[in-house]
Amino acid sequence: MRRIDPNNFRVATRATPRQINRQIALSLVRARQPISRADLARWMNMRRGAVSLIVNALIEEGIIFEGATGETSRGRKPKFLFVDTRSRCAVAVDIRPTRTYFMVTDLVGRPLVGITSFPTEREPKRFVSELASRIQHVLSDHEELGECAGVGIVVPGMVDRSGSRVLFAPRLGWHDLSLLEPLEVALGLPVSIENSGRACALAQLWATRGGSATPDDFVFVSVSDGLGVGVIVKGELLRGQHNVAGEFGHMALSIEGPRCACGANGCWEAYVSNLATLSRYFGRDLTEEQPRPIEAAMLTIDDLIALAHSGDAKALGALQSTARYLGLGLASLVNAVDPARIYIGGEIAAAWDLIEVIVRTSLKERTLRPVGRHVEIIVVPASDYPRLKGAAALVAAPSFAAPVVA
Amino acid sequence: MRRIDPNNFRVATRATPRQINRQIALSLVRARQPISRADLARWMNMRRGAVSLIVNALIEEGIIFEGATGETSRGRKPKFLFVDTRSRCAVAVDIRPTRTYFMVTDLVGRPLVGITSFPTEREPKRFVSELASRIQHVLSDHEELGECAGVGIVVPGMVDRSGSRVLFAPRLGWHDLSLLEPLEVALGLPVSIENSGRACALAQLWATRGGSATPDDFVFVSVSDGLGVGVIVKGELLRGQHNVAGEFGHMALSIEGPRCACGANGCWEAYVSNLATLSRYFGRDLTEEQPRPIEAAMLTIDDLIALAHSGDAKALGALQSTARYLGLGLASLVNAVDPARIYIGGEIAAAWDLIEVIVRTSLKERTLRPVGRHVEIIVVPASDYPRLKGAAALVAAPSFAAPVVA
DNA sequence: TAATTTTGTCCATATTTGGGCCAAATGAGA
DNA sequence: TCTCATTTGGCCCAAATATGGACAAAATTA
Repeated sequence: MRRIDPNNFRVATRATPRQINRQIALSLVRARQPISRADLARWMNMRRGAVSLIVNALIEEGIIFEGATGETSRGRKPKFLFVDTRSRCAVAVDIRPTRTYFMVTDLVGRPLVGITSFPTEREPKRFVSELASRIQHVLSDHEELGECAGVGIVVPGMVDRSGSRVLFAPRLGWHDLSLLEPLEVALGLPVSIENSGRACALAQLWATRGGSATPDDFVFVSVSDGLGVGVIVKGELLRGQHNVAGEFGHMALSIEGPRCACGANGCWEAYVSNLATLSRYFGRDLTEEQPRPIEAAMLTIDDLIALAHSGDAKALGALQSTARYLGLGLASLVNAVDPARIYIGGEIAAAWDLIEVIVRTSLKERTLRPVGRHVEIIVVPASDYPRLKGAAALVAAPSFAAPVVA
Repeated sequence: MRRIDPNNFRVATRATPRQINRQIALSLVRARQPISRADLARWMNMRRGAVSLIVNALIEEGIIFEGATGETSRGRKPKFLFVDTRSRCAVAVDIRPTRTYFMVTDLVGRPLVGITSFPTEREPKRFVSELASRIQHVLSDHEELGECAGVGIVVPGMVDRSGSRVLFAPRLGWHDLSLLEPLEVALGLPVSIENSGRACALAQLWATRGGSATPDDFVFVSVSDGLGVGVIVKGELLRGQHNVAGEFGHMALSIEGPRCACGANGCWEAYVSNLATLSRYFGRDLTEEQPRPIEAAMLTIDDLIALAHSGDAKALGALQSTARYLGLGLASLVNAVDPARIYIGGEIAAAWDLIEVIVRTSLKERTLRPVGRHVEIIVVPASDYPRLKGAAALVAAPSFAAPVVA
């Protein structure tokens, strides 16, 4: 039950039904490939003739293609349809405080060449030229991948509404930095930029698994240097007025709590970020130390998790405290957006076996009855590289998105 | 950029453009009435012919009607179009812990007869029969109001996804109560039920003011016995998986804070509800006392606000503490959903002159830079009866809502 | 009185879906 | 081996809708 904005609407034209059904057919081919025209028609409750018209137009445009012949028990064999992943590719880039990772994927987000990385150069101009040159090298080294449809970039910070400027990326020291335009000029390719936590949510939204369908309402919580949260509402990323919605990391857990990098006190992030966990391990507030605390350089969160796995009680205790605060914060999040599922990513995913019970217990402790206590929690391991998949989704997803009407 | 759910989509038919444009035209007539066919065509960027077809169909259906002739500087005078508010009405009901209020409105939410109220009977069967009988009396007493299109009801509690059951209304003592079906049977009219805080948001969303347009992303915070929050995202109420999204009242402000009625500690609601303010005034936790604390029976929040206005330092101090916590909680809310505007309702609206500065200061204190610090705050006085208007919107809004496509 | 402007209606046209029909391909059964 | 049923995919026509232009009616202005 959406209100039509009297100042911002789109009237339907004769071409609108075709646009709508075209996107539905394309989405179905994407989700259920390989699929025949006849099957598509059955899924869509349309005549085969109408579907054929759409499909042939999509083939004409090079969006999908006809592949192998399928099998049926009787009758003429179907010609299978696929989303075209041969002639086009996308570049996914994950900018992190210390290193920048990138890979080339096809248009449904499957990696085509392995992940490459290089140290993140913080000086914007030099960073842009280095990234552009590396991308161009990979693309020219692999001309068999076909034309590059675009570059998707995720950053640990806020991005403005147009997606062209990085408003604030504290760990990179970037303030109101125009990143899109110089990169597009340097690369000659369309570029999309998004916050990394939200991109993780996008990666899950657009993931094409076989059986289990992704729900339309879920959240992704990425526990890492910071705390990134992406909220999906009705199959769409929650953006808000300035494209900064979803910053649950800076929701209060205790207004008198420890100081957070954002300047406020007791943000959720200040309790559960990797640095918070390490601080707890060392019994000292590492966030105060600039630019980087010595301990964090010597012992990473991955090391701490390994220690906990090998029986180190202090490391386990630090993680369990984090788990408790993670669960308590998740409860506020669940009360606020009532998601069908919670994805948890970041380095802490590797410690899930150690913290799951605590997270679930403290989540239930604060979750409103009578619902919301059975939220599904899915852990996304780092080996799934959710941020890079999110970056890839930035490029590929728009062509599969629903048209805007009314 | 919405994903099309491969398991739940709607294909467009030949009739789809007409459905879409019909709803747009209807929304425009609603928002800009009185308006002529030619003006409508200009707003919609369509030919007058096509608009005439739609308009005449709407007139045929009795949804809109042709009223007075308008004025132009030259040329033929237009026939103005209006949403039909003569032949149909709606009943809006606001169930509160102590009293239940109701009124009859037209289909754009304007009151037609004054507000009536009666003590809320907590025994469900008796409540249903009393409410039904009172509604039937009013409708039969005012047959000139025309046919009743439905009854909208708001309750201080959670409602299930189908809108038929009250899952939990603590202050009424209602648990998993089927309310819709018995009322529809007793009344012979369609009934809609919604949480009151969210209904307040709906009331603002569907309000038809002259000039100032309501944004598509905003929140309504109703500070009353409890703390009701309604979140509007892209012109639509945030509902979540179980229809309980938006319970920011039970987001933590301090996990070690005072006990909340929900069982958890330090919920925002426990800091800013009317009872919390009164507790602060009396220097004693009134929430613990059951069924009702003596002080709250003797001094209402309205009395406290009057005292503060007349210079009572203790009352003012209690309100100012509430203001501070209200602002701090709003900051979490702003960080989470990045709204364009915040509406604040409830009894505390009457004290806005005393608390505005503190609310704004503490809101800024925790709001992430660089955006979100200029959120517009609009206070909705009780005299606007936002809950009743929300109840009316439950009946009227569906016929103006955008069609679901793709 | 004539010209101009504005509103609302009407008609032919292009686009798109839906239904029906047909050819091709393939396996099952006589 | 031949026939028939089944399935896929393509083609044509009818129905529905927006588009574009023409036109009458109504009112003001020169």
